Amino acid sequence: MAGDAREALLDRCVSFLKEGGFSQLSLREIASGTGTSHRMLIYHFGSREGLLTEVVRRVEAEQRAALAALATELDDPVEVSRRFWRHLADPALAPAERLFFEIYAHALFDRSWTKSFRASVIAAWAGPVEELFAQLGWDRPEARRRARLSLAATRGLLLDLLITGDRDVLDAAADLFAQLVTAPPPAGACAAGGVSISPCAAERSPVRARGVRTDVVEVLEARI
Amino acid sequence: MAGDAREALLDRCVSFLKEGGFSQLSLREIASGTGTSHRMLIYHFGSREGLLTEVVRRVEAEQRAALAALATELDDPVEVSRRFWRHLADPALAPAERLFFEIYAHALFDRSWTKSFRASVIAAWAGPVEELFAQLGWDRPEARRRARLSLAATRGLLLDLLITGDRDVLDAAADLFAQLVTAPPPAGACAAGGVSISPCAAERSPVRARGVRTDVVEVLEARI
DNA sequence: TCCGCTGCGTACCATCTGGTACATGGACTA
DNA sequence: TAGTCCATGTACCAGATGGTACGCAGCGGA
Repeated sequence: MAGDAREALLDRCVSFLKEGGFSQLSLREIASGTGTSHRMLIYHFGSREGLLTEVVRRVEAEQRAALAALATELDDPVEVSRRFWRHLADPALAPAERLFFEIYAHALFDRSWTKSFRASVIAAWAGPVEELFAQLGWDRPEARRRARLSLAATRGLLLDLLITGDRDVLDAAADLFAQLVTAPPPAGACAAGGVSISPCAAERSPVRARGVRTDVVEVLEARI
Repeated sequence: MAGDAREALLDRCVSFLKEGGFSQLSLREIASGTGTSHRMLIYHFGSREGLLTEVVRRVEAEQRAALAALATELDDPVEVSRRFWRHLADPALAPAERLFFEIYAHALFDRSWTKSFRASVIAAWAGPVEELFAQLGWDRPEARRRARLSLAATRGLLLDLLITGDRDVLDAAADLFAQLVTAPPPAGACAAGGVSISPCAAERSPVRARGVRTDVVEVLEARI
């Protein structure tokens, strides 16, 4: 099948790059690490940049898959958050996550081959997570800021875990965050002026209704 | 003075690398970007790796300086957190922060020249911030996890800000986090079993006592 | 005055870089 | 059977790479 070899080669490249990063690797090094010649990498991807572009696309796709998995079982929100952290903290995912952050670093400097990454790295997640918070009863602006905060905290914790390996403290920290970000506000907060920090007028108990769950899953899947 | 030229050159290198990163830059490119020759970089730093090692040390030093600044005015904890975020979100700091995260990415792959970075990137901050929470009345394990969470959330928010530039949402998110992580727990939480999530038996109002403030500043400065 | 040290320029090196030219072989199609 | 297309190997290229050899100017101290 046409393009079949290319896909297989890309697979091998991505898993090879997960091991040691790509920043300091030449085409030839990548080639020999994936059992091919630099000639073939150029043939299939046009240039080193072309290869990196495709690698980035792959990593993006993996992210979207993770996002889809997140949505499969919506239950108690604290539990969703915990399960997601437990998933991310799996050591088997560490190489992929390192690669993710390496790409992120290059994206910060606007490298052209990170364009699609820049476009999706926040946007693809913020929407669905915002939806989750909205379903919990927070109004839009509040759901939005909680979503962004959750995304940031999760990635920050992951960055810490990847470099220190302090699983216990970070599990505890992730747990605490899940509680904090989903907990109802202290009594009396509704009366306070300024920005709303709680879903005062809405129902606050864990969402279990079938209808709601389906809605959220649909929202998530529509983005994939 | 001996080594004077070297320091000046290192200064120029660091500020040059903040602009566009270093991953894809050769010695010669760095040299011409800092008005010298690649011969001089080798002369002063021994090798490309040697140069990067020194650059990393510089960035670490800047981090420690930022940490020291954080400690200067301890007041209402929410206010401290806000001020710190406002400081980090300053666009003038963005280049330095991009460089920080680029180094972080390389550190994830254990590059030898990131050794000192790996050792300090979490440790240098976790201790002092833990101290802050401890002064607020949380017990040690709780202070520790709150510190790690705060560090993670801050860095995650920064990563988001650097790539999206969505200042408003992220200011709001940072604000929310400051409230959440310092707020007293919902009534009745003390009775619940398991890990303590609140300073139940301790005083909870903002720390303003002169004695306490001095203690924390000392702890922070001892690390610099 | 001579010495040694810091700082720097020029020229050079073997090796590696991304990329190209060209030939070839197998598989499917007409 | 002839033609076409995907995939691949060998060989090559000009230029860049990190690093070295060597020389030299200035300057402070003996």
